[in-house]
Amino acid sequence: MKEIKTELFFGDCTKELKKLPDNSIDLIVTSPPYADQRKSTYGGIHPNKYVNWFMPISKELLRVLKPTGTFILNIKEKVVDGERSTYVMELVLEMRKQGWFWTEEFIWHKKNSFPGKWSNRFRDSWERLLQFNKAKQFNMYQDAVKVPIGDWAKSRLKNLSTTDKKRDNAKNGSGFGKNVSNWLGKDTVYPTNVLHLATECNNKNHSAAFPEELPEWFINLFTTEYDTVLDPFAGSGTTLFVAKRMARNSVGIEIVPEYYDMIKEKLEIESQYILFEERADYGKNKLTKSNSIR
Amino acid sequence: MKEIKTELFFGDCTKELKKLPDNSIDLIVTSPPYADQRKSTYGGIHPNKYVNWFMPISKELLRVLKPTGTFILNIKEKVVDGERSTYVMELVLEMRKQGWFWTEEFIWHKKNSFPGKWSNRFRDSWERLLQFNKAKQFNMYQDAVKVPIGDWAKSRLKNLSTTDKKRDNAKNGSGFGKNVSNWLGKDTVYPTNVLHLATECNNKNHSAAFPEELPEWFINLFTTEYDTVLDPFAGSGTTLFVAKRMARNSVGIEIVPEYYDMIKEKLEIESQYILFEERADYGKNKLTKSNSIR
DNA sequence: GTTCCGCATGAATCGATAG
DNA sequence: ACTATCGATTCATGCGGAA
Repeated sequence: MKEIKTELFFGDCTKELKKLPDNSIDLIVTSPPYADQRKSTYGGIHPNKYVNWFMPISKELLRVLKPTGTFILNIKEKVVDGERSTYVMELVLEMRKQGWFWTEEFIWHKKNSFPGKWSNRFRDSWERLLQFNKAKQFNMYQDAVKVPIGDWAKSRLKNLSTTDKKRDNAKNGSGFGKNVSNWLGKDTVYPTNVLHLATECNNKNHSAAFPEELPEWFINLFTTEYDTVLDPFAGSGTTLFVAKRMARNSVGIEIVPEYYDMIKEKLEIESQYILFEERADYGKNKLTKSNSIR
Repeated sequence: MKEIKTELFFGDCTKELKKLPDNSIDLIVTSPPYADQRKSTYGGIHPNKYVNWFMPISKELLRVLKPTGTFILNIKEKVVDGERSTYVMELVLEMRKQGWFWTEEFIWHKKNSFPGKWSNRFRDSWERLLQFNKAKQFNMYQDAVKVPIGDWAKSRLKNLSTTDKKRDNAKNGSGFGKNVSNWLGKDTVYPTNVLHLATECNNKNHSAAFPEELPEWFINLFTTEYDTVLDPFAGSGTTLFVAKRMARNSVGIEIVPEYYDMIKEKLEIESQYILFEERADYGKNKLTKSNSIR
């Protein structure tokens, strides 16, 4: 019976990250305050200073991440004086100098984007999900996020086209012909690098940066049970709660007292709930869950 | 009765662009050869040299564009040694130094992306549509691209994966079903900065870089009738033919003789067709169409 | 006229092999 | 060591002919 741990730190993440050991994190999923956004809570970082502000943090993240781990950065540049600001692009270039590999850029297509109308632009309905890695070889569990195949398959895949057969028969016998059996029973396919998710708009107490499906998808893709997930800008704690539910250890850091308290309280409630109700396990093993709040 | 002109130049666009007068173009829509792609036809530009290769071209484009005009650049970085290449980001930064404003980045979500499976990444199903402007005030005709609500819902429903449907139904009342009823009253809505289009891969004679809907959408959005559209990498001529059909003047440049000849021939055929058949007008005015091929 | 099915192919990427 | 070529993998679309 293994134990799932959910740790929460209070304070500035540049400092708090130093408390974490090297190579201890399997996945980082976070949505840092965007430049000049959420001024009321984070004070707002000027677009020109954003890269300099983030570099010490990404340096620590690079240190704590396992060589097989992945860093998913949810970010989008804001409009400054009618132009898209370039700090995200500069950030990527600087992080590569720091030693990060920029493996991929996923697109989060927000199904219900923020309403509004402007004379010179349409509603912004997508955000960047930048994937960084410490090494070229990293853990990826693709089967965990397979999706149902498109409707076309039902009618089309019944009889495999002769071209497809020919195509692979021409190649030395190790191609499609061999795999026909895989295709006939096929009902799921691998996804692409575009994610379709709605923004979460149910909770009014906090500004949830992303819906639960978002960390859930990446946790499925890049970790297995008992791995450790980190969110250095925990905010409302979405990443932590999802990780916990999925039987992953997690570490969160939050600098805003109100958010910190909210997460803490919710964690404590959940712990008691588990004690009294003997909640069903997420995975196949019996689990006990504990929170360590500092 | 105004006349629509379709001009076609043969040669290297850096040189040919010099023949165009200052401030004469309302919209540039183009898809240059991506780094190291299309080697067989365009020779291929190494990722490291891409920015230097493009700078003289973008300088000329800045010159010929009207202050109220817009430049739409379709591009995507390829993977180099397991990482996304950074030349597109560097390109944006350099073009801003050149005087361009980077107004917006649209996403082209390709419904049918190239197949394949790799251990470290999923299929790439999106491309960038970078919007650059010469001035902060530019022409934009948003009403021209409003989406009919019925068609939108229809195509949207058709394309929704079963997961999406399930997910939406699972949400208590804020899901798809409820929203559909809200749309019934309205007839059109403004789109967002994400475009859903399939690539055209069925044409046997040539490979068009993008589907007709792509230039069509931007021509509607950024020009009116009798405006002038430029594509310095005409390729199969999609932009030119769409512009012509929409009663916009257009200028194309193409360096590959086979492509140039193909466009030329198609333009001539269309002209004759118009003479004999008295084709229905695109817009409300009577039009004659002429091609000037050099 | 619809619907259905056969068919070709697309700005891809990785790893192994060859010069 | 470094680059060039080749084989293997895989999903969705629209056209055109057939039912």
